[in-house]
Amino acid sequence: MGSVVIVRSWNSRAPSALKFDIARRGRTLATDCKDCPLRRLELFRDFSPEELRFMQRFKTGEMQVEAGTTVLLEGAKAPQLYTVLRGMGVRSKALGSGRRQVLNFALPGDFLGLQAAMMAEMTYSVEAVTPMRLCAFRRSDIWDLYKRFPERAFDLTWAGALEERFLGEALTSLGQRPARERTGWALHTLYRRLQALGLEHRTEGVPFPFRQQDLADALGLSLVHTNKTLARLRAEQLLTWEDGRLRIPDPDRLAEACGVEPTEPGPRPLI
Amino acid sequence: MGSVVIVRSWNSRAPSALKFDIARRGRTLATDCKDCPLRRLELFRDFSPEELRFMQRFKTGEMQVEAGTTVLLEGAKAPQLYTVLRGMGVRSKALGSGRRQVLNFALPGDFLGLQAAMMAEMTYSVEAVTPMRLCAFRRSDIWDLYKRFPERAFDLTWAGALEERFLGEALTSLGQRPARERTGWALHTLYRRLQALGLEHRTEGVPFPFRQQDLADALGLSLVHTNKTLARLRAEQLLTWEDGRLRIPDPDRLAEACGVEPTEPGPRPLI
DNA sequence: CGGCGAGTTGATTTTCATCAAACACTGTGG
DNA sequence: CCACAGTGTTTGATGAAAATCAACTCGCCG
Repeated sequence: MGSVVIVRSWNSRAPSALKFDIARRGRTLATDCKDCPLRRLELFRDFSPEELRFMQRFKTGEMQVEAGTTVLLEGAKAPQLYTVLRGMGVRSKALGSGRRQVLNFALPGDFLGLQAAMMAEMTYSVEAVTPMRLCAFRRSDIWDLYKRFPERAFDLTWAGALEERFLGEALTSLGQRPARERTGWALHTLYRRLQALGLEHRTEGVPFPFRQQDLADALGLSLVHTNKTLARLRAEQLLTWEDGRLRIPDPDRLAEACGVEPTEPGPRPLI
Repeated sequence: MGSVVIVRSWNSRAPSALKFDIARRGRTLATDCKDCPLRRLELFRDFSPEELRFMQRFKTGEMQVEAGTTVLLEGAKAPQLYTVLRGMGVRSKALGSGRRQVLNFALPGDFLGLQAAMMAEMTYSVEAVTPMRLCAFRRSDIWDLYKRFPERAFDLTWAGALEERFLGEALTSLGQRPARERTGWALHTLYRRLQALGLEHRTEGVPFPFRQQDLADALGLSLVHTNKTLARLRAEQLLTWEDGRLRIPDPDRLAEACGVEPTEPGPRPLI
């Protein structure tokens, strides 16, 4: 390890990608685990020095991808697993009909590819929505990790359980809540996550680079209805979302108004 | 270990529970892991003799519960974890409004309580719908398992990944498919699972002890609409569901008619 | 300038929820 | 034996929520 690989986008989201890419191509030094900016966040559990050394060896490199890149593809066997260092993306499942379901948003600190590590293939795709920097691991090293570092194996299971918990909440929102509450729940939850990552600006809210279509696909609502629901929440002064930034002046009030039960993030392991 | 504990129902599903319970109370011999009927199924991966010995020690006993019993409670710290040996149940989340979302159905071979093992508490409940027999483990032994038996730790993570995958599919169904397809998807999936467990009778289909309300809560549909949708699928000769049995004469045709992508179960670990 | 992607808004149609009233079946007690 | 209450299923009538269709805006880029 020690170098960064740049991957070019294949889709239309970043039309001017090529030029930019070529300009930057080359091998840059990857960040050392001990300097990882994520580790400093309170959100994440502390590493022991020993764990740190192990992870450093486990890490095979870093990957920089542009907006629009498919990081992991549904149905494919991924040889690499990733932890998000910077940037955001969406995890989604495509249907034959051309529709898609956004299962979750991929934020810094998220581990990508647990399914690929366990079963043969991924059952959903991960696509970058902004440029992303990913910390890469070899899938085949996972077994070694289980044998030699049970603490880290435990953390992997934890990550899986956390995802299971989130999906359970999402399912409950889609199944039982009307559009307004559903939308409020999603934005509240994302806001809290971004806040915990230290991305909140005092007056400007948090960066929120998604399209309304992404949110609509996450909530199981049509684009038009999502738009009107957002307008309603805005009229209620609960939030604003413009120019790629989400502002929620009073998250507790939004939670209250949308019947979201509070669920503090608590320290979680970083992988 | 070696004895069975009988737990009494507290809710109204089994009005005559008390009498029955007292008659049966007492300590019966628990089944030995090596005689576990589930192990014989092709669905599950084989155990090595060593694994078998370990699991035998890990197991702390068996629990027999009646229909209506809450096996694990949302929000509570569960000191015990379980594998379902016999019987069925539902995993569900309750909302303040009195509504609930059924996240999944608990069938033989399912591991219950992964969340409790990892985080502090369960985020959903598990309730028995029929009498159930559960294989019990001590939560506090989990860490020992990670240190001493990485194979089994890996299997635990696998179980989490499988659940994640299922929830992703469920979310996609609720978010993107209309009532008819959603219903067809759910019944098709459950039929396949029950089939793999060897519960299919040649002409009588599979046992299906749930109420329409359970299915409605799983699909995010009203009871009435679920009923009408079932009537439609029945009129299309795709399935019948009566007297607690589900029959799907041609599962492939149902899958085709409801746009379900095929997903074979494949060997999975038993915990 | 024209074209494209993303957001916005109004009109119309469809799906699904709610309300209401039966029916079938079971166990219970008079 | 029959009335009854309770639970689960079924069906029809009505209304609300959300999808679809269509048009228009705005900013951006070639």
